[in-house]
Amino acid sequence: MKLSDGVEWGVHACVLLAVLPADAALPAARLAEYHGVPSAYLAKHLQALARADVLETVKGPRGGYRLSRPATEITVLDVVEAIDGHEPAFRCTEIRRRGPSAAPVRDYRMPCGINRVFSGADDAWRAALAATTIADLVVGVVQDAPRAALDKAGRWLNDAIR
Amino acid sequence: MKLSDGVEWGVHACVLLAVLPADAALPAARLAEYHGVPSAYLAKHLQALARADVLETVKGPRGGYRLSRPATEITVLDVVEAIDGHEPAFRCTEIRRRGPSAAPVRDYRMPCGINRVFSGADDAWRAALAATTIADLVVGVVQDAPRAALDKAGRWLNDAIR
DNA sequence: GGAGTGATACTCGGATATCTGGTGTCCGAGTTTTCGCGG
DNA sequence: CCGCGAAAACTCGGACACCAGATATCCGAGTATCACTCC
Repeated sequence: MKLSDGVEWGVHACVLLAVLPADAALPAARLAEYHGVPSAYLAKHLQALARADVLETVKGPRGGYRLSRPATEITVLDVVEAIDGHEPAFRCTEIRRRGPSAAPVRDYRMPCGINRVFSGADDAWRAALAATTIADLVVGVVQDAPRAALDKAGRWLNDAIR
Repeated sequence: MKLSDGVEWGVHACVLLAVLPADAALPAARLAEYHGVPSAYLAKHLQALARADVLETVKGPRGGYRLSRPATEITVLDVVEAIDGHEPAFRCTEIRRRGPSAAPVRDYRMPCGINRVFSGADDAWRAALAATTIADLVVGVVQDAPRAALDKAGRWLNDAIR
């Protein structure tokens, strides 16, 4: 089980977009350049984020992507589900109903116990991701990142949205 | 992000093996027949479980697989990690250290904040899976499964380990 | 009848093909800007 | 100098190849069983 690399990129992109001045936007090419990732492929994931109403797009020159909501109202889970989909990691195939000891389908009232365990784990995973917002991550980055990196990032941003 | 189908099969197989009489074993072919899954492919996952010391193997006629420990001491997480590996779903590629605003590596003391969030979610997921043992699942199956299915399963088992 | 021995049948184990989904890329549709021109 | 308009440049958006890992399978290695033979 592995999470798509695009998820990591998407979260980082949202964090960067969160510190943009209001009404500014950043093109996919700039976001890719900033993070050192393939531009075209990052664009694919940004489109997914736009479809999920996490980002909104501005077309034409001076256009690009920006957050569609305040960073305090976008959770990490929102980003993950936008890119990775809403499917749970575990998909019960109801194999208990197969094989030589199966009973008629209508006799299985409760969901499979194994399914319940995995669903619970999935809920815990999602709850943990939903507890953190993009705004929280911004605070963390500002606290943890080296001063020099923050300065460089600020200058780069000013130049990018010029 | 999707969990391998083999994980589901492995858990079901362990549940069935948990109700075997002591010192009996069940071949991979029988386990596959019981669950209605491809025999050779299930065998692959059973081998992984054996390598992880969840199952032990008995070679030769009347041989097969059986639990290597009491079912109360095998958690669902043990089975999942044996088949799916110990890698966390999210692997931080440290993209914060790349791009035009990067700083020297030694300046990044703390793990990336994004990484911390996903690690926490992963821990919650694992904790939820570790909270349930195979023995617990057996109890659940006995409670939930239709009476007819349990009877059929009992007869089938007696015939299989004959 | 009992023990030894060889053959046998059955099991796991790892090495080997196939295929779906993630990875990576490209060019077309649409819009804002901007430059030029006329008033 | 100001307003209008057309061209242009820049952006997103979805459609198209490629590749790794999961899926599925097979045959060889090893061992307990069993039958047979000999004592």
